[in-house]
Amino acid sequence: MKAIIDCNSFYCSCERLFRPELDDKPVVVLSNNDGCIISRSDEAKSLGVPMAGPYFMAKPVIEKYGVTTFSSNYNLYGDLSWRVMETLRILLGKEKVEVYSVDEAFLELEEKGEHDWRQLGLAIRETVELWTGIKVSIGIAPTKVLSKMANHIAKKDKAGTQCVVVLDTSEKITAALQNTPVNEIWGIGAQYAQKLTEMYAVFTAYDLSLKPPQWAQKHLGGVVGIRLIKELRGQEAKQMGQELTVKKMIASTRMFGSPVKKLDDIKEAVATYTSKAAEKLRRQKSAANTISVFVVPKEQNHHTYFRHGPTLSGYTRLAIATSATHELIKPALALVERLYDKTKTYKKAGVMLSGLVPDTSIQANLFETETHNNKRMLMEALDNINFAMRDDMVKFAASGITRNWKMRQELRSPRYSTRWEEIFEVK
DNA sequence: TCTGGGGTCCTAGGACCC
DNA sequence: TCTGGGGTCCTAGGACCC
Repeated sequence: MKAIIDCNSFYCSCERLFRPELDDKPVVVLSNNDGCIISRSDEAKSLGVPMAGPYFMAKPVIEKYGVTTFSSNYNLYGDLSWRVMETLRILLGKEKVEVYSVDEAFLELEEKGEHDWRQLGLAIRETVELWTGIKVSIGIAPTKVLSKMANHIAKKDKAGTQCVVVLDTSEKITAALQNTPVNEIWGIGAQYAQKLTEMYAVFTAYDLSLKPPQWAQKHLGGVVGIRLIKELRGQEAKQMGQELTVKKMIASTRMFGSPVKKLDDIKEAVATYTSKAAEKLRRQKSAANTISVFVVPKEQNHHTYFRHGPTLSGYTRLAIATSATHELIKPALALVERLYDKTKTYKKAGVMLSGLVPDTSIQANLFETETHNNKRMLMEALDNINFAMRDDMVKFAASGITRNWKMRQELRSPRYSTRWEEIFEVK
């Protein structure tokens, strides 16, 4: 059996942990730049605050009901996420836990002997809450897709299910499939949901589970759709993966705090994003052979629905894969020059590193030229300082010091658990 | 008159996820 | 006035080879 364990309103729960007076009160957490709402407590949901909606549109409701609002504090969430995952690894064994996202993990549950899956689920839920203070919901079923469905049902009726739902008989599975609309299936997004209901009269997960593989091959994204239908039928098609620690692509992208017009400001931003991306690259001991840069101009005429303006992008293939910041900044800035149009105003830019290969300069440095070795040592020193001090104590001049483009983050809570200066105080 | 076909590699782009 | 920031996988189709 498979289980998915999912933290309830994770970012809001993290904030509440240090502000217990907010339990039972409506809370929301905003995305970077205080742009969108990315986490809502149940109380905020029932006030009608929409998920992923822009903050400024929800503001009237938020102010009317006194919803407590936080900018995102990733230092805090990352640390608490680690504690939850570590708890699961201690309970079930390291190799049984597949971390799926910051607030979710799949578990492989032992099949041997008699099992009361519900009791097991409740026990895991209680231990995680006791050890970390974070409430979780658990879905247990024969496949990943069905366990996600079970989890979804648990979250919809927290009191009735005690946040644990088990689908372990074909009767329970069929009932769950019949009660799940296609748009709520894991793996069906807005595009497919619309196509399924409007063109093929497929309304529930049950309807979808009856479709033959040839149909899925044609209309549901090929093998992806075939696997999805198999999983709905209880046949495993998505194996427990190894942890994806080594990334195949690394990106660093941001909206600007306010629209930017000057080439120099964009170059500063892109240099900063490149440094960030290169740092992630070195952390996983990779080097990149391709760097791409994109900029997004501000949309001229704003219609009812929000759309990004056309993204302008370009890439450079490097002769030799590298992880050295200065070797990546140079081509990145050349790309900015190429993409820049002085008649436009920009609201976003980003850097992506791809074509990642193991960084051979690590093992091979016995044979490296001295200059190459120096480069390596420079990068290591820089990473160590920045890791110890945080927030880019040392950076390349190209990253600038004015930072006209920097994001807004006005409502961030203290980094209680990762900074001594901001540690929670009991008076 | 009649002009192959199969394999591989790469890239752009579309769909999805949280 | 103000709408996030990461990632993954897959497919189609072009380029190239023999």
